[in-house]
Amino acid sequence: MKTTPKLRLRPTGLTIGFISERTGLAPSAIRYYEEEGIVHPHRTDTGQRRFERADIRRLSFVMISQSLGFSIAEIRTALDSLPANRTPTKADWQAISESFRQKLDDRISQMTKLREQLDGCIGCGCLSLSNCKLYNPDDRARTRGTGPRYLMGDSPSDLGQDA
Amino acid sequence: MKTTPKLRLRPTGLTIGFISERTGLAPSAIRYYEEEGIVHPHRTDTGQRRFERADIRRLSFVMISQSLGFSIAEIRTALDSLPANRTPTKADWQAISESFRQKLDDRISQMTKLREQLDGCIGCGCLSLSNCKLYNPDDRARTRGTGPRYLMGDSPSDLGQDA
DNA sequence: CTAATTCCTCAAGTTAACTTCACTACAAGA
DNA sequence: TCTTGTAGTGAAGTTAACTTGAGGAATTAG
Repeated sequence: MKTTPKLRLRPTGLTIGFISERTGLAPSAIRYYEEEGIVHPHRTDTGQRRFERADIRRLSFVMISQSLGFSIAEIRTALDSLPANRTPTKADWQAISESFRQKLDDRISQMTKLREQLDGCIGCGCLSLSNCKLYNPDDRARTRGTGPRYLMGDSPSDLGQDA
Repeated sequence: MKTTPKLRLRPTGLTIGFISERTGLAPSAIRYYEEEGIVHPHRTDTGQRRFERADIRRLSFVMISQSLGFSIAEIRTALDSLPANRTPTKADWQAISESFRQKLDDRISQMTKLREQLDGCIGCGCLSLSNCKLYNPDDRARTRGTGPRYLMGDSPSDLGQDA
């Protein structure tokens, strides 16, 4: 507490290098996140970025969320719910956490459902699309009106025997 | 059973257009899958692709697997375990299914674990990387020896108060 | 036999999430 | 002050999984 440990932490704010060390993110990634609106560092009069301590938390949240499978867009949306005028409190973060937890629950149960049908559906004949529960009903069902599609092969009455 | 319903199904094999209709995949996607070694149609003397009925099943498997989050590379690897000399049997498919089911189980339990720690870790101070269980320990832990990283912000004794 | 389809190939474009590069500009310290 | 070391910018490259487009050949319908 004499003069200062490293200027990079001092009056103006935290440098990108410091943030990079603390989060493990490459400076290029951090700049990218700024472009994506995930962090909003201010600039010195000479144009260098200066971050706040709270940005470390933001960026850590990004890393964690990504490892949970969320996209940058989703993460930005979540972060946008944090207050802009004051440093987010524990309660602010918990609200985000709760929302993500909900989404995760949904994904997990969705995956679980699909997994449970995997055996039966792949193992069996699984002839018609409309019967195949594994075929995601939302994604691409009835994309065209070309007639019935048969997932997993062989329609019942197409050509008698297999080719 | 007179002359033929559609030439595209007849002697030489199934055309890409037919496969496209049946699976819902764009021809461009099917060609891409060929490049990626997921299907191996033979060619007519004039160079057109001819598929087998079993390819519909292969491609359906690809679609299902993708919706479960598997990459083309993983899917190709799985499909490579199918016999090349004969049409895969139900048992062949079940073996693949079993292996994918296992991987899914792993992913689900991993996600579940992370989700359970989400609340606590984001909500709390979660100061040091080494204490933060949410921070994927395999991915990027100790990338540099630059000293301890602090996830989710503020290290205990860095600068007294918040910036 | 024509005309309309369908198919082929190859190159380039697309989105996400970044990295790498080339150059320039500031900042920190001996 | 002079020299590193960091920063900054903008453009282009990277991987995955495809799509789009250009230009040409086969097939199928009438």
